Amino acid sequence: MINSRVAVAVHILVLIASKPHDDLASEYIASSVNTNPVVIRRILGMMRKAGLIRTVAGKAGAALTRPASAITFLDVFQAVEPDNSLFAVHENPNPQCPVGKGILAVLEEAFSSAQAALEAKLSAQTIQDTLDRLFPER
Amino acid sequence: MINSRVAVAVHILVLIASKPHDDLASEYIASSVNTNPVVIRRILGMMRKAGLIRTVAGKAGAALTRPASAITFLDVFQAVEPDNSLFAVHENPNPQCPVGKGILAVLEEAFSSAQAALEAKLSAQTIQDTLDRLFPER
DNA sequence: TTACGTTGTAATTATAATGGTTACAGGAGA
DNA sequence: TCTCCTGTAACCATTATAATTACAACGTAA
Repeated sequence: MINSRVAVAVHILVLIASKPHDDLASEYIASSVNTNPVVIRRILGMMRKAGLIRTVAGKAGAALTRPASAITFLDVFQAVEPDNSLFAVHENPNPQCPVGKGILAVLEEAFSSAQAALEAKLSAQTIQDTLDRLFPER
Repeated sequence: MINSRVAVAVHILVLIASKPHDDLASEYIASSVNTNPVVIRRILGMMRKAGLIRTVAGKAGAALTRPASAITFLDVFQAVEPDNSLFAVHENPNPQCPVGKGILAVLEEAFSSAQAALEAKLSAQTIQDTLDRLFPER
């Protein structure tokens, strides 16, 4: 199972996008997510490095670097998930065995096409979509 | 990252389907995969419980319960991956917060549509396809 | 029947990822 | 200055994974 950082990161971005004021401290975000402020700051750091948000050290508040409609779940996924392969494969299958010799290449091709399908769906979901579903009345 | 059991399980099924020997012992499979025989027997057990293969205690060899063209990567994935949710979500977001209150429902919907896309691709790949790519000359 | 090889499975260990926590240096702003 | 905040290192507990040892139960050949 993929870790909950993706879910938490989306939660954070939705909070940032839905708050007009700039006083969104990690402590407040943590109380909404129900975790520790350091966990939040860690994920904020990953998203900052990925260029999704801007923060100022010492100053509460984070801002999106682009419209919520231009931040996709795939952007978030890649920001908080360092692995670029979704499926692990076993190391060093036996090259003396005809199956062992070629299996990894075939597996990697199959897995990457499946991963591409997942990523296509993730890139079709934006933070703005999430906001709209959360608050349809607005 | 998803564990390597899926990759190993496909490797095993391809070995069975390609029948290099009549009596495919876990020891032999392990030498092709490059791991321990118990790891192989554990995965064989999961696939047996999922109805993909048949084995006899005490007797070397495993057999597919249906044609290799009727066993998909999704069947394998579900056999060796007990979680039915691909993405984890954080537990107990704050219901007092408007975002915390509704975020999980929205996230789960988004994640499950992405997972469905992945599974659709996985179900379009069979063990026979893998065999054909591995040995195109046959 | 016995002997031997094999499966099925429990138990143990090592390693790594994850998430929670404490601690603290340093920035921002009143 | 004083206070709140961020960024980050360090540490811990929990869990998943994979490797490994051990052994009871089973199948087959003799």
